[in-house]
Amino acid sequence: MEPAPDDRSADADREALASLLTGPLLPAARGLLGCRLSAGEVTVRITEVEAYAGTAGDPASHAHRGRTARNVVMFGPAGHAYVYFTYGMHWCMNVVTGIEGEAAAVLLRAGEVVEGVDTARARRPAVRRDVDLARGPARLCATLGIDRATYGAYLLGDGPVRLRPPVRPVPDETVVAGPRVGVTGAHDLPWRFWLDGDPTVSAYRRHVPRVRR
DNA sequence: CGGACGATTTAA
DNA sequence: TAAATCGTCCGT
Repeated sequence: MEPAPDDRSADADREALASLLTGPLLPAARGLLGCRLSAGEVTVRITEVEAYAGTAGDPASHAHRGRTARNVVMFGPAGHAYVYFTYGMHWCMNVVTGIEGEAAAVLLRAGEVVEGVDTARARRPAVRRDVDLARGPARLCATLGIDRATYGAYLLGDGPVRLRPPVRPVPDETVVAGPRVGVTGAHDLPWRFWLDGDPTVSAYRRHVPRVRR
């Protein structure tokens, strides 16, 4: 029996994403631009990402020094969420990519809220402009309500956090690449990808070691 | 077991 | 420009 149109397109979406995410890292990162990430009532269209090469000689990767309790999900199959806590207050989310054991992942750095703006604004009352709701990796997670509960979640099924392909393809001429934000090393690698001129893309900041006194 | 620090955000 | 704030990881 023929599957209903909605089921068939959901299958096609999952197939397309699975194929993208299990492939090479940089195309996977590029391909996540324009994808929609939904959690509850809020949906974000991804506008900025960064690639991290896991154990493959990338000093900025959380998996660079090998498997730990924190990064273990990175070593598993693609399509799961690697969520981490940083600066004592913020959550950030990656999509695991590549093959098992490789520990490659793509950090979701920014997005445009395309559904559930009311819920998003309720979560981030201090925000003035809608473009700032998910403008930054921790802001994106706050807007979507993502925290440790999303750690390890499978994103290509019909779970509470879902990833779907772009509504319309993202043309190559609208994509820009540059150095990653805030990382200590590997400043030469243009592994950050964003939509040129999009107002929801975060500001570039060089990593500054913090001085304690 | 101590301590340095981070793929950040916000306010001043 | 600096404070907020704590889990993680490494060195002792």
